[in-house]
Formats: sequence, structure tokens, C-alpha cells
Amino acid sequence: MDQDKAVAALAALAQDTRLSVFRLLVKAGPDGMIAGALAEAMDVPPSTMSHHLAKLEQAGLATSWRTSRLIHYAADYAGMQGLLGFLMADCCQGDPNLCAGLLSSISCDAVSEGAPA
Amino acid sequence: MDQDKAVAALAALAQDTRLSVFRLLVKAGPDGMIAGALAEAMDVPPSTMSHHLAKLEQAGLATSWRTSRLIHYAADYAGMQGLLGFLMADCCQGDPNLCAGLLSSISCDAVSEGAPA
DNA sequence: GGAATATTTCGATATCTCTCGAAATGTCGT
DNA sequence: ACGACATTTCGAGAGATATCGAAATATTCC
Repeated sequence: MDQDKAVAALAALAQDTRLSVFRLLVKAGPDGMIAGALAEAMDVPPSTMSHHLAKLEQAGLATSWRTSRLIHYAADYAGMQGLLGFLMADCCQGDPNLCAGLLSSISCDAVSEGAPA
Repeated sequence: MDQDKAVAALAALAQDTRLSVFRLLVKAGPDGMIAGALAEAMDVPPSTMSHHLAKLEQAGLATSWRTSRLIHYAADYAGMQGLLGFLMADCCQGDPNLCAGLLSSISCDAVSEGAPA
């Protein structure tokens, strides 16, 4: 993740419809959602949604694949991970307390238990 | 943190100069940096930097205070925490493994040891 | 092959954003 | 109060982005 990619990723999220879509995809998990369903959920025409989805995908925040006529979109967790790491690089210099709250802000309560690797 | 504030925060970060400034402030820690020093570091005129700093502050990602003639800016960790929490809400539904990598992407290795609260 | 469905690409318009110089504001030392 | 310094506010021009309908592409079903 370099500066240009980070700016692109942040710009992709800095728009009302796209931010909502991304959060929907985060909640939807790995199976993702169908393009048409996203357009309907957000109440925008298919062409507008397509434009937004392309931007999220280009930014590395979503992936897509096809099953028959339908196109699925899912959140790209690796891309998000790269962005967070870039934003917060060296945040803890000298005082770990500063970052403690950042970690807890991600509400993944069950992480420490169930993750095998 | 609501949707509008999140969009504003992401838009604040989705610009080359401002992203660099924010990361500088994150590294600088609670003492922050002087407005003029930031303008010089980024090689932009003071008026341009002022505009960018105002946007970061409005977005809740930076705070400022005055000491004599100088104006200090520092990263607002609480604002950043709110943004991360909003972006990643409910990310772990059903499968904690999904989020495990996100947490480790923030390189705060010393957090679990030195944080008293 | 042809109709029907799902999605993308294209093109044009309207709106927002970035940038920077000039002028205004606030602060200090004398 | 005056001059010097640090920063912000104002205003205008150039560039980027969002939106949506119409047309193009891809896939399935009969």
C-alpha cells in the first residue's frame, strides 16, 4: 500500500452511496451481494451503482465475480487491512496507550478465541 | 459517528497533501506540529495548508491550539477511533477469522503490555 | 437464433474541490 | 502604538467527481 493507493481507497469510501455499499458488503461477508440488489438497496439506477462498484473495486476494497447472469461483489478484507496499516503506521511511537483505543474500536470480540491462524 | 461525519472524515483523508499531513501528525504524537512547519514540510503556501488543516479539524481528525503566535495541530485519536469503528461495524458476523488480520494490521506491538487502561 | 434479463460503457451536465495570491486577523516585542 | 511575524479568510480560476439515460455487452432460456 503506497500513498496513491491509499488516497484512491479513501476517495472510494468518501462518498455517501459507496460508503453505505462498502458497509453493507462488510456485513454481508464473503458471499457478498448481487450488483442489482445493491442498486435497489441504495435506490440508485444500475448504471450509477455500476460506476460506484467499479470505483470500489479499482481501489482494492471490493472484489467481484460472476455466476451466470449475476455479478457478485464482496468486501476485500486484505485491501482494507492494507489501508488501516498505512494510515496508522508508527502510531504508537513511545506511548502504546495512544493506540490502545483504536484496536478496541473494531468490535471483533470473538477474535482472540476462534482464529486458528 | 454517523454516516455524514464518516464521509467527511474520509474525504478529509482522501487528498494527497492532507493524508501526508495526517500521517505526519500521527507520527508526531500528542505534541503535534506547528502550522507553518507543516506548510514547509509539504511545500505548499500557508494559505493552502490552512485550508487543509481546517478540513482535517472539521472532520474530527485533528485538534489545534495556540501557544503565543504559533498554532499547533495534532492528530485526534478519538476521531480516528470513531471512524474505524464505524467502517468495520459488524465485520465479524459469524466468522471472527475475517477480522483477525485487520487488527494485526495496526502495528502497535506493545499495546497488550504497557497499557494500564 | 431470438427474446429476456443483468450489468457495463458512453456521453453530457451540474456540482463540488483544490490551489494560491491578496488582504484581514491575531500576537508579540519594543 | 508600531512593525514584524504566524496564520486565516476571501475570491476566482482550473480541474475532478457524481449522476443518469441511452446504447452496448454478456448470459440464459426456449
